[in-house]
Amino acid sequence: MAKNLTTRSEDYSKWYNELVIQADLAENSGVRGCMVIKPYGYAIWERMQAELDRMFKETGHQNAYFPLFIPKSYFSKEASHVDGFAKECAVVTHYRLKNDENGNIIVDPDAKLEEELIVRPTSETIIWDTYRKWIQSYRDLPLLINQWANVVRWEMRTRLFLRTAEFLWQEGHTAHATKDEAIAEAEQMINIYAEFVENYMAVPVIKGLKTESERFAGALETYCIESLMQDGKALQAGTSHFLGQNFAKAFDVKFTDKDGKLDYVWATSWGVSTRLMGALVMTHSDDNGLVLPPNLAPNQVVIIPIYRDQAQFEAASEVAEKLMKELRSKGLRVKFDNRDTQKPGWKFNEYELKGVPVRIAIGPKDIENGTFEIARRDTLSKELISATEVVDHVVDLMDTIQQNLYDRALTMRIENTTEVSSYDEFKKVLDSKGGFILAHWDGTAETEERIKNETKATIRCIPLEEDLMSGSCMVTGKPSSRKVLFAKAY
RNA sequence: CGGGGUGUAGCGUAGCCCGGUUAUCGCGCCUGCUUUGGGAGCAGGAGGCCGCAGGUUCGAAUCCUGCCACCCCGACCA
Repeated sequence: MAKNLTTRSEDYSKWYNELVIQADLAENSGVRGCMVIKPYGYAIWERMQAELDRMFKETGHQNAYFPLFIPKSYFSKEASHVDGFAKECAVVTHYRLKNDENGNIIVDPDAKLEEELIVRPTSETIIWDTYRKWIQSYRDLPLLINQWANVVRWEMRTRLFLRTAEFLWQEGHTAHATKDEAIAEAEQMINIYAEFVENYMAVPVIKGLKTESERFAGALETYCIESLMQDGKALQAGTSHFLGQNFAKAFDVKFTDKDGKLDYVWATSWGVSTRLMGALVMTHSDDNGLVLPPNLAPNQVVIIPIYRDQAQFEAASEVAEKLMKELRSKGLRVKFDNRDTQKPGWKFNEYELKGVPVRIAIGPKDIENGTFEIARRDTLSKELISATEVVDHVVDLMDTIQQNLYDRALTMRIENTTEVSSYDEFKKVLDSKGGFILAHWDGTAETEERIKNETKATIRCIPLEEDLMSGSCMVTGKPSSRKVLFAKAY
């Protein structure tokens, strides 16, 4: 238990790892940089999938699946993409094992592939190679497809949830007849991500554009949502890319428009990953464990019976079953933990660790008095509620807790966002307080690089909703039209 | 790939410098009784190729060599 570590301590990474393990979300698998997502962690991921998938389908997208292996040659078709992605990849070179003279299993040297296969780090290339066959006419557009999949990036340094060698994600890949329509799609998807992260995860985000150097390899524009963790470091929660005609040209995807003219299609891609789990942990958790927002929690309510003997157990169970039924009829996800193998105090701690928003205890006293003990995970407060009001009260609590978590995180972000006017001030804030820093920047990659090298802070984004206010770059003094958002990032 | 560190029971660890009875302690696990409104108490029990392979020695968890794995700090990144 991480009780002696604070959420702002320098030992945050230890706190985070311990918390993840204690809360039973995931663990290191022993396979380099890969994680095992445990059942409780996966249940949260499934909640994320369910809500995102619904939002994608409501905006006209369909799911499909493309191969895990991508021929190496596909990568060389899009020049800037190869620079960004052809480096840190797992490569399949052989297709057979055999026994050597000592009985050891070895790779059969005779089974060498003529062309190596890359384990997808992202699927743009194989998907666009497929789209060429699917698109001939404007009538085939727009093509709005999403894939739920795993991808592999051979990262040098890995970190549970935030940067694993293999991770789960969804990647949307769309094709459009016009540039404007593709840009609108990219913007729509970043808005959907923001809506999901804010309304379901209760994590406030800042929408913005990436600078050219931080942009996705092959994209003309990258939209992103950035969030601030409790330790003052930023985390990129999702990205949506306007890819222009780069991939269409690389993979020769042309269509005939209404006027009979041949043109390349316009593309977008967008994705969020199991990294969102990390954002969830690092935004809301406290030293008692995970704190889950009701809209996302696999179990929103847990009911715990308290009893001395079989008769009391049966009495508590009867009341609990009835309450569970009523709460479920209101659409809540409720669990009745009637295990006899753990004591109530043990269960209280267990569900606190797992972040269940509301806990209801039912014991002999409650049955006698017609009350329930209702405990909130976000505030750790407890109150007695009468049986006649309990259902409405718990239903209301869902919204109350959801809102409270969001407000708390937003307040934290506002308090840890600083506007600075000089580079000295910038460095001072970065060292003492951390968090987001808004400052003027001259728009050049050189200055951006210099700031990164000198302070380790990067431009997280050029905020979309920031007021335009001209000034001069804090480093070079050259003119700047707006402030941009800096932070040290995960 | 550079720099640092660690491998001892399911988990966390002591012992290693300075070699010597049956490898320490805590959590967890199993059995029994008492307990149950905030991680219970007592008693008993099971569980170890001390990362792997060589070497030195009468004797190695401990010393030497090589290898492997993992963690942390850099470069890379959702």
